[in-house]
Amino acid sequence: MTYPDDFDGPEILRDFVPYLTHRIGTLMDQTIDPDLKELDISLEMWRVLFILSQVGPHNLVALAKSTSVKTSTLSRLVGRMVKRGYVSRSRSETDNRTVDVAILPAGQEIVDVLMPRAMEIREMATQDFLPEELPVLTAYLRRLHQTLVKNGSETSDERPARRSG
Amino acid sequence: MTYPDDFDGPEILRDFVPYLTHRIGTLMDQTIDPDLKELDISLEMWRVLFILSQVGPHNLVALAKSTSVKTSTLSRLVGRMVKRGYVSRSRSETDNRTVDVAILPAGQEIVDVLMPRAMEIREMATQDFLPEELPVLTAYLRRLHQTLVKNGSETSDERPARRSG
DNA sequence: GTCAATTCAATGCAAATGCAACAATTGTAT
DNA sequence: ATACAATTGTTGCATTTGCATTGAATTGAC
Repeated sequence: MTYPDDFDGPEILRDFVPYLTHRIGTLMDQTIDPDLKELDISLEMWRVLFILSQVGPHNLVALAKSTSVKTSTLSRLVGRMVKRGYVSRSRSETDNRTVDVAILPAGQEIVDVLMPRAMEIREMATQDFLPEELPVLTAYLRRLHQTLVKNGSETSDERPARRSG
Repeated sequence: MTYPDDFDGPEILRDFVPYLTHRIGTLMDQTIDPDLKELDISLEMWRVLFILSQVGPHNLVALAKSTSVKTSTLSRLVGRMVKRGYVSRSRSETDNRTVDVAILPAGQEIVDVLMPRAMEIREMATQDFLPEELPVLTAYLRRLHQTLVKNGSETSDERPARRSG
């Protein structure tokens, strides 16, 4: 314990970082959910489209890492998205094991509709922060994220071989 | 190959609060997942047990709000947990509609085993923060959470009747 | 070059989830 | 008191998920 005791309040839920981060993530997701429903797309679809629109084509494993979705789930999810014309799925030419998933115009359209809404939600969520506090907030979140990526379980698929009896 | 984990990518993923918070929440969840698997309990079960151990008995709707799980899902989840002897489910005496869910010794045992691990994970996640930065981090997270609770969609069940064309 | 080990993606199957419909209870207006 | 609305919790049904397995392609050791 490296910080003063008066910081550790009686209410563990108030200050417990893992609880807070989960709740924040979930509440943030729920906020955009009605908008997704109007377009009849799932939260996971939106995440996949969002990532693809920002960083370009991905193979399944990389996409699974970026979106925190299991590979097997993503495989079928991408199948549904292909059926809807949101993304394309094609064997890579350099590595014939992998499959490149890329966003299509129909998918980009969805992103174009939802992105402004996502921006609104960000504004809403951070409205109680002063302008000079915002960079600190994002910097802290980024640091939290980087630490978790470095030290947490990297992939959600593979199990890191815990000491098994 | 650069994917968001490295954050060499577009600025938006580096600084986009909704993306960061979701990722942080998911990564945090994944970190405790192996420990949960060893005890053969799901993440949602752990969350329910954690909440119940901290704040006492809840009815289903209140519990659904605290844990961000849909009521119908929670109903069945609690059923499974009752079957395992982790929690009790009994009709309230003051309001015959509601059902009180309370933690049982077997469930408390699970919490006692996992809580130290959860503390370790919190330490791990925040290890890159200076002692004087930690209170700021938690205060910021708390503020983010409160703003979302106030302005976001309250319940995950009911739909807040968005402007439908 | 050959062959085992690894990586990537898809699928069968059981389990879990969300939506909508429902019954039971409580709250409210007249 | 009666009728109507709102809240709580459960369940049927279709969809989705995760685990384990399979198969194909690539990598690395020799």
